[in-house]
Amino acid sequence: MQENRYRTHMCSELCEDLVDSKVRVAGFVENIRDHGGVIFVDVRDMSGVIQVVSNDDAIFEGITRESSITLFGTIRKRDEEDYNGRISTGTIELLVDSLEVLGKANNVLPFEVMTSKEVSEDVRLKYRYLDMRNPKVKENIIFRTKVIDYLRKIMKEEDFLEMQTPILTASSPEGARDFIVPSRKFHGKFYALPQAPQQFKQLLMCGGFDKYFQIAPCFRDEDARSDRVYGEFYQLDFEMAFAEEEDVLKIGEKIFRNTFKEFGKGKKLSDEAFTRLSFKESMERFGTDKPDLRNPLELVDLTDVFEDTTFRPFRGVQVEGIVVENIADKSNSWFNDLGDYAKSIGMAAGIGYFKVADDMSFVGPIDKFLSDEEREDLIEVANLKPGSVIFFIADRKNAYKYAGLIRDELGRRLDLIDKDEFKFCIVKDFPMYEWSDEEDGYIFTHNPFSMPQGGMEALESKKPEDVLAYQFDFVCNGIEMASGAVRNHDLDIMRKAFAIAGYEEDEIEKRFNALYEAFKYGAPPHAGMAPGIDRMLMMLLDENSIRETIAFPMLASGADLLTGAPTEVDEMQLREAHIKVR
RNA sequence: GGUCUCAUGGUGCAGCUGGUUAACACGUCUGCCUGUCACGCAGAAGAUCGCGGGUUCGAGUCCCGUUGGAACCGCCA
Repeated sequence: MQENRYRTHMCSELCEDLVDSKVRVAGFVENIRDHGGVIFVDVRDMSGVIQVVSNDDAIFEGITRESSITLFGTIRKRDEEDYNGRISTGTIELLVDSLEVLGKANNVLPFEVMTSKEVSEDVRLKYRYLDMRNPKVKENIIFRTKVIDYLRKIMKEEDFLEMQTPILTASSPEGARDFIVPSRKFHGKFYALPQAPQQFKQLLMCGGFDKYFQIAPCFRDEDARSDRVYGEFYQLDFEMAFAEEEDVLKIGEKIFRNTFKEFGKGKKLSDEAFTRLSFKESMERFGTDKPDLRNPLELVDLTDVFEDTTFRPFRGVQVEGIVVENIADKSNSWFNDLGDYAKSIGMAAGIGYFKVADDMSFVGPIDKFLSDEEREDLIEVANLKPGSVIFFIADRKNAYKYAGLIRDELGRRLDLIDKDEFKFCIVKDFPMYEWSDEEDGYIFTHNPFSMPQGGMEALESKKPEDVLAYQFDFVCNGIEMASGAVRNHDLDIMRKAFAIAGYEEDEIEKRFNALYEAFKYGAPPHAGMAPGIDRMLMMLLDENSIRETIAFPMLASGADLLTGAPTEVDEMQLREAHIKVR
C-alpha cells in the first residue's frame, strides 16, 4: 500500500516476514487489556486486527475504545504458547514505540461494536457509523459491492450498455404512490421520483439502443415489510430491442444462476432450467404467484366435492384443501396455534380440518356435516390416508390467497423447507386484466405497458379476464426476485388495451405522452425485466431483514435516524416552492 | 387505515398472582496485577421503569389513552 503519515501497512498485511521491522498502522481501538506492567490493545482496521503491546502503560494513558489512532512500533514474534488462532495476525504483535490519538471516542459507547447485531435496530441505525465498524455488518455492505460489480460484469459480457435515466421526472398516477418534488420555477407543478425507469428505458429502445441496463434507484411511497424497504431501493433494470420473451428469460436465468452460484455460499442450486409455471398453474397448485417450491405441499381443489353440501361455510364458495400426511398425532394446541395464524391473516372463521383415523373415519368438528358421498369423494380427490390431516380453506374471493399463506405456514411449522437450497421458478402468462369492484371495471393486473398475448385479435375477441400478457416474474424460495415483460410497442394495441381498462384516448396521450408520441415513429418490439438487488442480497446473505443489506437504511416507518429525515424546512424554502403546510 | 406485539441504568435482559433495596451480564469509573486476547481480582457510580391519566392504602407490575419500534393485513401497475 501507499505509505503516508498514518500507516505503512494494513493490519492484515502484518506477518512474520516483517518481524523486527518498524511499521506504522492506523485503526480503531477494539479492546484494551491492562495487566499492570504489560498492556495489550487490539487495533482494528478494515482489513483485520493486530495486537499491540507495551510494557509502559503510560503510553496508553486516557485511551478509549473505538478511538481512531495511529501507532508506530516494531513487529515481534509471539511466543508459541501465546498464539491466537482466531486472528490472522495471531502469531505476531506490534511492540509500540509511540502512538497518536486521531479521533477520541467517548468512553461510554451506545453499544458494543463487536456484538452490535444483538442491539435493537433503531439504536444501531442512529449510530450506524459505529454499527458498521462491526466486521459482520461491514461484510454485508462489502458483499453488496461485490455482487453489484459482478452483475455489471455479466451485463457487459452480454453487450448491455450501462446508462442513466432521470431522477427528477413526471408523476404518473399508475402503480405505487409517487414521491413528489415541488417545482420552484413552475408554480404549482411537481416533479416525481421514478418508481422505476420504465418509460425511459422504453424510450431508449425507441432511440435505437439495443441493450440497456442500469443499477437503478427506484422510489415508491408504500409501506415497508421485512423484504421491502420504504422509499428507495435498487433494481438491475434492463431492456432489449427486437427481442422476444425467451431472450429476456435466458438473460434473467443467466443472471440469477451465475450470481447465486458465485455468491450463494454453497447452497444447492439445480443446474436444470428454472421451473416454468403459468400464473394459473401456480395459483391452482400453490395458491400464490410466488410459490416456494422447496415446500412439497400442494393445494387440492375441493369446490366440486362440496358443490351440494349442507355445510354452510363451504356452500357456494371456493374450497381449497391441503393434505399433510402423518401429522394426526399433533397436539390440540398445535392446531389451535395454526388457527390463530389463520385468523391473523384475515380468515375470520379460522381454519377447518379433520384427522383421518386408521379405519378411514374422520375425526374433527367438520365431520358431522359431511354426507357419505362427500366423504368418499374427499378420500379419492384428496388421496387421504390414515394419519393424514386435511385443512380446508373456503372463501368466496380469497381462497387461493389464504390457502397459499397456510401452505407457507405449514411448511415453516412442520419444517418441510430445506434452508440450504435455492429453488427458482419463472411464473409467466399473467392475466392482463382483473375485475375490480371498487373501480367497477377492469384494471391492469400488472404492468399496463405489457403486450397482450394474441395482440389486437385477443383484445377484440376475448373476455378481458381471459387475456394473458407476456408478463413474468422470477421467484426464488417464495420471494419475488424480478418482474419483466414483453412491452406493448404498437399504438393501436395500446389504445385498445387502455380502453378496456377504462381510459379515454386523450388520457393515455396526456399521461404517457412521451411513449405515446414515440410509438408513432417506428418503435421496435422490445422486452425487459428488473431483478431487485436488495432482495437478491437478502436471499444470498440469508438475512431476515432487507435492511441488513443496505449501508444506510431508513426505519420501516420511513424515518432516517441519522439525518432526521424527513425534516421540516424553513419558511423561505416553502415559499420558493410555492408550498403551504397546513 | 387495520391487527398484533414490544418499551426497565450506555447495551442486552430478569422482575411470578400488585408490597419499595428494581436483580443479573456486558460496558463505564477507581485501585491491584508483566502475557492477555470474552484477561483476572477488589470496589464504586449509573434507572424520573417511554409519556399521560385511572384503579388501589400501595403500580415497573392491573386498566385506559398516547408516543415510538418490530411484524403482519391493506397497499406495493
